[in-house]
Amino acid sequence: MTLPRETVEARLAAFREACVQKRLRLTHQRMEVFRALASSEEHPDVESIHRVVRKRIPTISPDTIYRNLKLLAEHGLVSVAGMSADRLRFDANMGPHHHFVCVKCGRIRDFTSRELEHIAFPAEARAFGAPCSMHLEVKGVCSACQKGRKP
Amino acid sequence: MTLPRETVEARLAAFREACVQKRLRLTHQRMEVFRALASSEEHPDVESIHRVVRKRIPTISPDTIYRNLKLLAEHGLVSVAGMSADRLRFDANMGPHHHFVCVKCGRIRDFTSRELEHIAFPAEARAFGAPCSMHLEVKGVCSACQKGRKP
DNA sequence: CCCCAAATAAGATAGAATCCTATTTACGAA
DNA sequence: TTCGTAAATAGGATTCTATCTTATTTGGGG
Repeated sequence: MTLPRETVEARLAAFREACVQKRLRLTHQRMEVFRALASSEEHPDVESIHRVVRKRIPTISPDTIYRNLKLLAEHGLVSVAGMSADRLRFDANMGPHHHFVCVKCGRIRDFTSRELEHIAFPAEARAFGAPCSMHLEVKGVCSACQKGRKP
Repeated sequence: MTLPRETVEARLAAFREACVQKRLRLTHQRMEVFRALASSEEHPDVESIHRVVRKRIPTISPDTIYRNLKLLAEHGLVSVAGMSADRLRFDANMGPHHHFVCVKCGRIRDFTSRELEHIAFPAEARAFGAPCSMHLEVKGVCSACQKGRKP
């Protein structure tokens, strides 16, 4: 909640415009959900957003938060942090490696890269604390999905 | 399930040894859970592992899968793919950026980096399909948690 | 071979995310 | 401005993932 007001206002203005362009109705609830998200730098979950928005719209339901965030994500107006968080996924490969995540079928493939092996922790990251590991996440469409195969 | 047999065997041998060292009992169920994970390159979820292990141990319960994977993750013998998958988290920052994730409190901070801006999609990633975006995930302990503050 | 803490099975439970349906609302068109 | 309609919402029901509870079983040291 410590974002510069101008940043938030800019995001809100862009959001209004994008909604009009994409024929998404500018409902009171939708605006407030986006405002709550755009005002935060904490990558909030639905419950946090609900708590904030409820101050302005006491009767808003969690389902409305979910529905709008999902819709906005589909339209590229917000994003979901991290990989598919629908369920836990595990990995027996404990060595350093990177991930290719298919945005269609959700498959995750490991890869290693000589070029990336020697990258140091960025100074911008060290500013937040003590980094201990680092990996790249490449999103895209896997070969199988490109060919139209079902997952 | 297309991993070289030698890779799987090596992982199983290392696993046995690690369990003995760490005084973790080598139960039938634990071995089969790890074998299923070590034989896969799909970053499987609990249901997939359960399906596989059930062929050998028909009465095994999902809880045993969860319990063992959690235990093994705590001992660094397996890892959880992606960020905390306990709930969905959203982001209004649609520009390219990277993440610093605190492994203690789970807070996610955005950052951008001049050095990383010009990195191309690694060839090893392009081998899997068509990449469309890329971001770095730095894990570590944030300043607040280092100072012992509660999340 | 015995013992007991650790591990398991199976059902109960908690909680996140989605679904269902009656009601309300945004907004284009008259 | 008013009207009509498809879209959106509220609230409860439902589904599904993950964890907890408890009685029973078991690995492995002594």
